[in-house]
Amino acid sequence: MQIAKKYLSEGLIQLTILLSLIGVRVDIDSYLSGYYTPLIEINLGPSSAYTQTPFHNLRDNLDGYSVHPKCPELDYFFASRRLLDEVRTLGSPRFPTQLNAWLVHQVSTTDKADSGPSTSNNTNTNSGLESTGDEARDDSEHLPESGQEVCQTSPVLGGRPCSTGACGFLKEEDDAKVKEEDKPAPLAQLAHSSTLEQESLLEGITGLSDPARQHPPTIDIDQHWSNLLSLSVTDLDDLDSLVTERLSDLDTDITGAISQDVSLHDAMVSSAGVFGVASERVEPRPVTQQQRTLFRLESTGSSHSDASPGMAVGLAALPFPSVCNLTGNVNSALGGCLDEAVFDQINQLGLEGLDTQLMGSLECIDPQVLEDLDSDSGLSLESSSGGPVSPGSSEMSSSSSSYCEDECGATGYSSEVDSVPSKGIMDYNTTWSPVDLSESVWHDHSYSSPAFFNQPSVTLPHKGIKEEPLSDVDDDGPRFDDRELSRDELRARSMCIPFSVLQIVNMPVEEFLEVLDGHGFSPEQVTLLRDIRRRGKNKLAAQNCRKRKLDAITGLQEEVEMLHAQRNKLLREKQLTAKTMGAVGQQIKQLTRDLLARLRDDSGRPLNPERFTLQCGANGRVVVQPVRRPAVSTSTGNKTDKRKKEKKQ
DNA sequence: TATCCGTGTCATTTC
DNA sequence: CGGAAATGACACGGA
Repeated sequence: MQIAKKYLSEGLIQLTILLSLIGVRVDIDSYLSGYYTPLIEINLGPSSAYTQTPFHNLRDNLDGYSVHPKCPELDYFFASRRLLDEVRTLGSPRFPTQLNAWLVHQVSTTDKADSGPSTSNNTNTNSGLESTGDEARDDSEHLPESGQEVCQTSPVLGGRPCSTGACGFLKEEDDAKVKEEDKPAPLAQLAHSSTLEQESLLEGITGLSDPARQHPPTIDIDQHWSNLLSLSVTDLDDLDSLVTERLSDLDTDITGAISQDVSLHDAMVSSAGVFGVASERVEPRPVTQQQRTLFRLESTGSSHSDASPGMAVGLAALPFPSVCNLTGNVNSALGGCLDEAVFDQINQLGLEGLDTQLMGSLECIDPQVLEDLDSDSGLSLESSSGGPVSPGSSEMSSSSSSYCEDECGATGYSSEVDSVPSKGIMDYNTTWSPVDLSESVWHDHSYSSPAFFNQPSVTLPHKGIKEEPLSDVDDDGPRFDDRELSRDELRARSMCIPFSVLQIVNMPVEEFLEVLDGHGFSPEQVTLLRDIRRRGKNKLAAQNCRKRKLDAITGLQEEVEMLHAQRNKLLREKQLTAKTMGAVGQQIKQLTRDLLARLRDDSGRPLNPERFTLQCGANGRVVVQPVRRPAVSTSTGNKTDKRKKEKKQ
């Protein structure tokens, strides 16, 4: 219904403009109010269907990943995005565009010097059109093809049928211009284009109002006027047929003129183009998100097809001493293809069957060291271990050594590093369960932190092996055993738990419960295992949560900037529309005055324009009616008041 | 020394 | 009902 009302309003406005050519007075305000009312309903109506649109679906579609539904910022974020989409679907105010399009044609035919701005708009408008074409390619629901788009835009703008030939012309020129330019214009430029367009159109209106400028068309119009003036008031009944005839003539002229007028093309296309670009600025974000999602999927997929896990599996199957022996050789042979962390994990895999060695090594730990480390905050240890999340820490860790290459994976910050730690996933997958861990545990691909993959397991028996090459390479940096061990790692070590934090956190629930039940852990150990698992998962959740929050803030900032630009553009268009309407109103008044001044009443006297007006009926009949002044009603009101007073007296 | 930022952890809620 | 996820709040360390 809203669309139908808009079309109806636009049609009426068109009729109004055409009638204004012959001096028919029309109440513009009523049309305007009738036109903008649906917009207000759409924008502000609390009962609007837009308001009730379930945009939770948009979370997944637009951002490429599922966002937690509880986040209030995201609610506002998506609400803002939805409002912006509504604004885009509304497009620019159609009436001034359509109106100006015709008037530009008038200017271009009369004074070519005035057509400068309109021709200068060609490039801008083309950019808008081009971008609209891109938009159409991106979202085929709204705009299937760039060529058809112009045809579809035309009725939206003014309901003018494409069969008049203007559409075909526009389409051809559209294609030519699309070939010329490939780059979409920025939003500001297009907004400027729209402004220029309307300014030029406004100039056209003023030019039409200007007697000096409208000289050539005045001759033509004067012929119509002379025909009209040949009528007397007694012949006013025949005015209807005459007006209809003149309207048909005018329509034909205008149609033919439009088919040859470039400015009209600009005017009609630019509004769509501007919004196409305005929406195009919004689109890259979802596209980027989608690409990111695809990249994540690829990364996840690569985790399954990566050769490293297979190698790790094979190595893990070896007896533990073999792995120890392999560590040095293979590490030197591969030259960093397999970093030390991998062997660390592999060594850890062998620990399960070698509890005696582990226990022996655990006894070698200096309790004082544990106390010191435990007294220290786990944060410093954790943060210095390259752990978690910030890109800065990632860069730091990644620049230190090959070991850190696995550690630099922040939670979703870099898709590049997302694919790297998949080795860790597969290692533990092969260790704990044939179940695919990427589905059972790391289902949150968007923000899964690889930090835990890279946390060193309890590999004290191989500490010497691990440190040996590193000490040769990097003597300045802190020792890895000091950097890597988190508080929970130390606790697990002190409690003789033969699992790394990474394993404890990432193993499936069933596996974890089996571990708790099947290894004869003491209640303290069980409690510690549960705490480690809980803290580890919560740490990941916190990282994801912060990442989401940052993304939401970034998105909202972009949305605010875009809405700000949109608001400024709409304000400019509103100003121009007001000026245009004022000029058109003056023009209509002037034409009506001229017409009435040249008409004669029964006694042969000219009609007083102050006392008569032209009224257009729904069937196109134009009649001269006396002006109903409010003063009359007030006078009658005064009379009734006087009568009342007299009655009272 | 104050402040900001990143991070880990806990408590709580929701699914 | 228990686990996982999400998130606010707090504390801590580093810049």
